[in-house]
Amino acid sequence: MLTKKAKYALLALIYLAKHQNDGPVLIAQLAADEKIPRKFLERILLDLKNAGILQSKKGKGGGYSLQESTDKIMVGDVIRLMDGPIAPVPCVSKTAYAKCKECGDEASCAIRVVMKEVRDAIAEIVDNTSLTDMLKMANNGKRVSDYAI
Amino acid sequence: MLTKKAKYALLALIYLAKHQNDGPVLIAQLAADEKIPRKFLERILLDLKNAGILQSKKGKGGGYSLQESTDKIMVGDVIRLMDGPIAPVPCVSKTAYAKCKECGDEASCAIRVVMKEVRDAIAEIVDNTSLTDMLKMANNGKRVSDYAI
DNA sequence: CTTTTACTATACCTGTTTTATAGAGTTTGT
DNA sequence: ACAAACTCTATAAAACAGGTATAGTAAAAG
Repeated sequence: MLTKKAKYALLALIYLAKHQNDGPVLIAQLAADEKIPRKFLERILLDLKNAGILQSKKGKGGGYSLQESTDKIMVGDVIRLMDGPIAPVPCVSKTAYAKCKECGDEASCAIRVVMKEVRDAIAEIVDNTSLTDMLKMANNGKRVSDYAI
Repeated sequence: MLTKKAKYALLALIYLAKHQNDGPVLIAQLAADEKIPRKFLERILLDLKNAGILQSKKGKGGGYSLQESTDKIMVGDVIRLMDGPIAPVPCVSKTAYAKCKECGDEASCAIRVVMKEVRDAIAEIVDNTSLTDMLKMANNGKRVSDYAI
């Protein structure tokens, strides 16, 4: 399940992408327009900044703006940053592997095989969808150009 | 993330499938062999029984056994029963749809488009993988016969 | 027909994570 | 100096995961 944190992060990124030409965006403005609790949003934006996705400017006339180009910002990276690994079980995670104690032998664990397929299917989508893609979807209501499988 | 409840349920089902010819299996035996906390397992087996997946027999010589054939028992059904809907956001769930308040207009919500793809990708796998398939995987360490896409 | 075996049902508990909020601190522009 | 605006730490309510306790029901053995 996608947490609200990740959802807010994606909403914020879409918002910032749409306002790229307006200079830095205020946290207060973003919070009000997207109806995100302000203090919670501060935390999220800070995390995105520390990950190098956003940049900020302090003081009067400050605010947040994108640091990377919209086609470099991947949905998968944002979700991992906010919610942690995508894999449904740790033993199939590529970015945060950990052995599952429940399944004795990994090689013969059927759950692991199925969950690996699930992980790969999710990653295939979220790691090939950029903020650029999402902007197009917001206009069309559907995916425009498919990614290559 | 798959909870331990769902994981235990799948382990129990695989165990029961392997012991189909041995008559009813005791909760105690299953708990010991699969290293699942007994009281927790009782709850899980009861849920599976109430869903029509298992059957039970009380008294001496009693225990649990499969009610449905192994190719009718789908991984997706077990996960939904234990963990709830598969969809990462409620507004793309087929079995438990609910509107997301965060995204104003569903038609132009890019998050929704991506998460729908994710939901469908997950469902495609778990709703086409049966207990029979998992038993084969436990022998081979990988999927044997692919499902049709 | 009583005892033992074994599943059934409900309620409770405890630690962690999620979803925030409060408030002091720091930087910057004018 | 002053105010705008981001930064950082601490705190907390609510939900959830994972597990425990207790009492009850049904069936078979003897």
